Amino acid sequence: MEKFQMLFPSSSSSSSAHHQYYDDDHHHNSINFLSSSSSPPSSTSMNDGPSMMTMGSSAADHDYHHHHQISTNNDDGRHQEQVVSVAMGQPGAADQGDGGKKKKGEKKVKKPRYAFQTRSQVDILDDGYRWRKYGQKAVKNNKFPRSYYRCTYQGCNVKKQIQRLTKDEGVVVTTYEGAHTHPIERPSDNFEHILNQMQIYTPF
DNA sequence: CGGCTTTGACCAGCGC
DNA sequence: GCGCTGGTCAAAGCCG
Repeated sequence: MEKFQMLFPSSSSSSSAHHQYYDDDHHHNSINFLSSSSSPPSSTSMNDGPSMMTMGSSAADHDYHHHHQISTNNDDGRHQEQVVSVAMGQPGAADQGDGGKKKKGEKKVKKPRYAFQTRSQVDILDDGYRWRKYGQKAVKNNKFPRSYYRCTYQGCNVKKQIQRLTKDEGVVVTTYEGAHTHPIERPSDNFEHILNQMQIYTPF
């Protein structure tokens, strides 16, 4: 869980995720757990990097996308963002200092990704950090483009992608890559409120 | 004027 | 090998 604390520095960890899910439409309570790695560990020797993720004991073999939609709508569809699912990528070195280079000849180091879905009207979730957009691409099977952001802190190579679902355009998928090595720049109580609603699901 | 967004080009991985 | 797709670069433009 260390990674999540580094990514989402929730201050008050007193009340662990106590949350209330209301099955509003037709879905049941589950977590969209997707591991966004693309190479099974058969290519070179193993998945690069020590898998020190505490919860990553299972995800080492899973590189498929499990889709279990969850609806965490409150009784009224309030305008505030709501985390509807959490996902994480392949466990590996959570480095962001040397892994960013993509020079040819070097072995690529896949960094883990942590994705979660929020139900929000705005694409840009204010998580307290400052991001600079560096790209936008149209993805297949999706009518909304995917935006690429990078943390503007000096030496911090944390990246994130923001994509809105075609299926449910009220859902925004945010994918984090890397971990911040600096304190949060702007405290956000709102994001902490999101954290209180977030439930991390470990399938094993 | 500085920081950020926009946007087309470029590149690498992967499947056929 | 080739084309597709995702990810990044970087020049230009925008905006406070």
